[in-house]
Amino acid sequence: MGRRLPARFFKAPTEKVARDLLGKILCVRTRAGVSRSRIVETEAYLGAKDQACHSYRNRKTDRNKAMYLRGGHGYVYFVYGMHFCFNVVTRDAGMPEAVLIRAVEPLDDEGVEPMTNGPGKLCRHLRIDRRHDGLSLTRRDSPIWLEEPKAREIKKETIHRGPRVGIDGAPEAKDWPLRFLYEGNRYVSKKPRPRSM
DNA sequence: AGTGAGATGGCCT
DNA sequence: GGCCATCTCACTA
Repeated sequence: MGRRLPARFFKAPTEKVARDLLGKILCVRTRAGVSRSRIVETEAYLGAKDQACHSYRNRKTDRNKAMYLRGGHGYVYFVYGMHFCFNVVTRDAGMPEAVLIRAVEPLDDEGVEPMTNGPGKLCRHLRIDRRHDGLSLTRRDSPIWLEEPKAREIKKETIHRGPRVGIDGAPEAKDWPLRFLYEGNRYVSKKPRPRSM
């Protein structure tokens, strides 16, 4: 097993956590065993001041209350009637900021067509759903946690930073460069699907 | 390549 | 009632 990320990691400023999560290993335990995948795309959501964030102006509802937990918890919500999105809560309790995990590269399944290149698709593939909302990611017995990569899982890739996806309804925040990804990585979201031959 | 709509349901004012 | 931190397919050209 790699070394688990400690609670301290998630308390840092959210933009830093979003960038530093690139290359870290997302681990999910199911009946079948533990699946490990490498994070290749994230977005930061900055709480009260961020119009695109569910906790804009400190809004707190039953849906988003997990965002108010201490950094190192999971926040999972349901969108568009059919998809779940997985986020990592950051900062201290009462500061409702989080990082959306948008894409991962499976380490168990190498060479398989990308099925984890988008926030909804990766939740479906990894079987993440509302049962995981509010879960601690740092407790020993948690079914989801994060690890440092092992030596052979470390790759040198270029980080691209740009505006977030799908938030046109938030004009004042839509251009904030809070999306981080590995440039050219084949598991990053929103790539054109394979051309016919 | 770019645009648009449908699926589908819970959340929020 | 309208809006969504999505995804896929059909259509234009």
